[in-house]
Amino acid sequence: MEGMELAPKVKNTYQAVIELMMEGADLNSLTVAEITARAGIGKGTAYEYFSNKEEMIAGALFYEVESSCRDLCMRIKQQESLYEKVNLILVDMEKHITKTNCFLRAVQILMDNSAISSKLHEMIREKKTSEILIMDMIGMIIEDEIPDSYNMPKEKRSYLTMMILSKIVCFAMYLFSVKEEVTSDSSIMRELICKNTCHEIDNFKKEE
Amino acid sequence: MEGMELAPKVKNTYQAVIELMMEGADLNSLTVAEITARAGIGKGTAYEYFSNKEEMIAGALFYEVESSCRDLCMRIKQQESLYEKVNLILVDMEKHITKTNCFLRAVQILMDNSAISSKLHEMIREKKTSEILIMDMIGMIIEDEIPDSYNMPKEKRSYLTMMILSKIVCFAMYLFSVKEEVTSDSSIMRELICKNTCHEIDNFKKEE
Amino acid sequence: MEGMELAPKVKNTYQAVIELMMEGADLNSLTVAEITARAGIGKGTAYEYFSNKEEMIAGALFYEVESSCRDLCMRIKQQESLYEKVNLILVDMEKHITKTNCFLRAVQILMDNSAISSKLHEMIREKKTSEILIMDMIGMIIEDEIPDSYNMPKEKRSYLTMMILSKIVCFAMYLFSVKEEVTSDSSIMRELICKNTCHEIDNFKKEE
Amino acid sequence: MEGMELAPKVKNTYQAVIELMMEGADLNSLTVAEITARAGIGKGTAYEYFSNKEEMIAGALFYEVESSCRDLCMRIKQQESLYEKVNLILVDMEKHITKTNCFLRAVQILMDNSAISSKLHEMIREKKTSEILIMDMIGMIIEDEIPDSYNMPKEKRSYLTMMILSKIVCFAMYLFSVKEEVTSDSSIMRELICKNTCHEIDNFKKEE
DNA sequence: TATGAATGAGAATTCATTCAT
DNA sequence: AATGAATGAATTCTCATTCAT
Repeated sequence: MEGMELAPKVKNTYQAVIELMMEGADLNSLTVAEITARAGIGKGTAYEYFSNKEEMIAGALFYEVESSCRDLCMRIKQQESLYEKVNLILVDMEKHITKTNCFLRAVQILMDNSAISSKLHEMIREKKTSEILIMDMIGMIIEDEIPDSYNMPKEKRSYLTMMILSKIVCFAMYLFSVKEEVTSDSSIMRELICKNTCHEIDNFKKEE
Repeated sequence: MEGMELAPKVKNTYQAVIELMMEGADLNSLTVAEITARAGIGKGTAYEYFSNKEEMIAGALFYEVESSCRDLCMRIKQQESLYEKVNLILVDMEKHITKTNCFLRAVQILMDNSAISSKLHEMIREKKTSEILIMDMIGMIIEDEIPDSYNMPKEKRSYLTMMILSKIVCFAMYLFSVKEEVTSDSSIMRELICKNTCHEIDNFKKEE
Repeated sequence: MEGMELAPKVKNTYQAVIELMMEGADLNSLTVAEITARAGIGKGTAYEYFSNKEEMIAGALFYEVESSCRDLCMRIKQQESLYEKVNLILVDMEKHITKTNCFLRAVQILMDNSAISSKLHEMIREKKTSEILIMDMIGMIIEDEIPDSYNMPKEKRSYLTMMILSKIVCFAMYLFSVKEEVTSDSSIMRELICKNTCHEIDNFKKEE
Repeated sequence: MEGMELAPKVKNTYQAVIELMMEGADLNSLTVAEITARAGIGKGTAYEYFSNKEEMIAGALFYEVESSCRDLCMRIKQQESLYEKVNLILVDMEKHITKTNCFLRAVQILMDNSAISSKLHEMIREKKTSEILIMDMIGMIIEDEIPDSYNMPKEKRSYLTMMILSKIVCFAMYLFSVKEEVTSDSSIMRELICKNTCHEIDNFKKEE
């Protein structure tokens, strides 16, 4: 059952990983000792629930991204326009900087060749979720704008997806790069991105 | 001096790192023993030229990206249109998948919190190069299209830079994701990205 | 009381140890988790009956060897000749390869310095049984052949005992070494050993 | 080359294992920390010469037994009678209680199912030495007494080998069992065993 | 200058034992 | 009485770095 709750120790472990990550820890150098100390459980206990360190970290990342995405998807479905949808994603990222970071880290990890990466790929494969649900979410948005998008040539669909993804990554990178500057007003950037996404989709439709 | 040649042992070390990375090694788990063995030098010798492992890896990444960028910049200056410029970047990425990987890895490393990351950030700061020159290159392209762009509001400049960067990242991610599919024809994707970049810049100019 | 039955959980535990040993497990690396899982009882339950792991393993070994020996002793008493007695022991070892193994393992454990060894020695001391009853059995056989053997010089008695024990060990080692060869016919070996034991005892008597 | 010297750190490690064993340590519970501390080398250093703990312990055992056997074999060849040969073996065992223990432990380890056992078996297989040379030595002794013994039926040869081995094991066990008693005079036992071995060989020859 | 043998701090993982239920 | 989740001490092994040659 989807709604099945995580065992409390598992939840604590995931939380610990996310917290440590938010405090600036490098996921690749996280130690089991650190994680379990933060989770408030014994080192041995973690091994009752996970079979190795990679499973703890990849699991935390997967769980966090998956549940944020699930939640975000619901809310996107209630938005009318493309602009509002994209805006919702960006606002959400900004509000939950934690999640933003998680998302960025997950993308990052998916592209390096670490042991955590293998584990995460494996989880995605097993759960038959397309890469961390994000792609599903984008696919859904595209379908709303361009009905019948599933019959487009593969390359074109691919382009649209990548285009929207790149906007999101772009905003995430922006947030990441201005993290320390208190003065910056991200609303201008957000607006530019949303408007621009709509333009691109329009252009695309016109050309077809 | 810019043209100063690298000491041969340093060059070997950098090359070794790049080769190992290309063969699929995770940069975070590379060992000094592996690097020096591949470089054909003694473990102790490496410490005559570098003060720690991070310096070897970050140095290799920095050097590789910097020299590819320098080369690419020259060639971009000779292109007339924005379309051609963007296309040149993408073609280059595809041709030198090595460099693409280096670029992706560098971006990636810049965003995690590993020791290598700190070193790389430090190098960028010291050399006063904006993030691995890529940003400089993009800045140059923008200036060509929108003269006087240096006087635009910070947020707008930022947007344009991010927008172009996101296109490049987008293509890199695309290449990465189709790496194994032999059949895929990337020229369609490349064309779409180039055309689209031009559109966006046009729209931006119109709105001003 | 001798006839007192073992508590069922104790019996299960002993059986589990013996089974695992027969399946090729190294007694020194057996874990409590393995033993209790096989015994079908909870890990905590085992500690209601034993005070530590060594007690479980040494106990199993002791119990198994003791009960086989007790049984064997009865049957030896009914044999007339020395030849038949020795033959009975060897035939029994071969029939119950399990017990042979137990016997060999017990001898083995008695001679290493592991924690299990200490425990087993302690048990033997406490129960005032000479080394796992085997020695008692051999002493009995000698007494039958050489009445008054208890008054012989210690060294001579010791020699006779060791001589017979060494024949048994010799056969056990033989069985162990041909374990995998299907073709081997052990009856020749058995016959040789029995005949030879009789010879030796005869010689000994003549010399006195 | 047979005479090739062991690297000094390897020698120290072997010596450390043997010393610890002689001081009563259980080979299965020896730790790398203990071994290297005793050997006077760093923990990491051991791993430059051995690939795991088992290799250290099995190697020590193998080396010790092999070199004692080699030495003993030379001296046996110079003895005239069977009695003297067997006596030499027993005297040697008693004089070098270390070696006796090594021999017993090696036989013991060969019969349990520990990781050390596997390693030792593997070493024996690789070096193509029959089980630690002991069997070769016994074979040699038999051949001297019963020329043409190599053409005897397998079972009979097997019997003779086992018979002599069991005498040796018998004496080893005797020494082990009286270890603590100061008063005991082992010469009687030794004499009995030697005489008896000669008798058995004689009987065997007569029966043929 | 170049080397690689030596090192020990530190990491992951295991498992006997306890104790609250 | 029976349990098994929780634990942390202890173990093996790795690897960046040093330093004598």
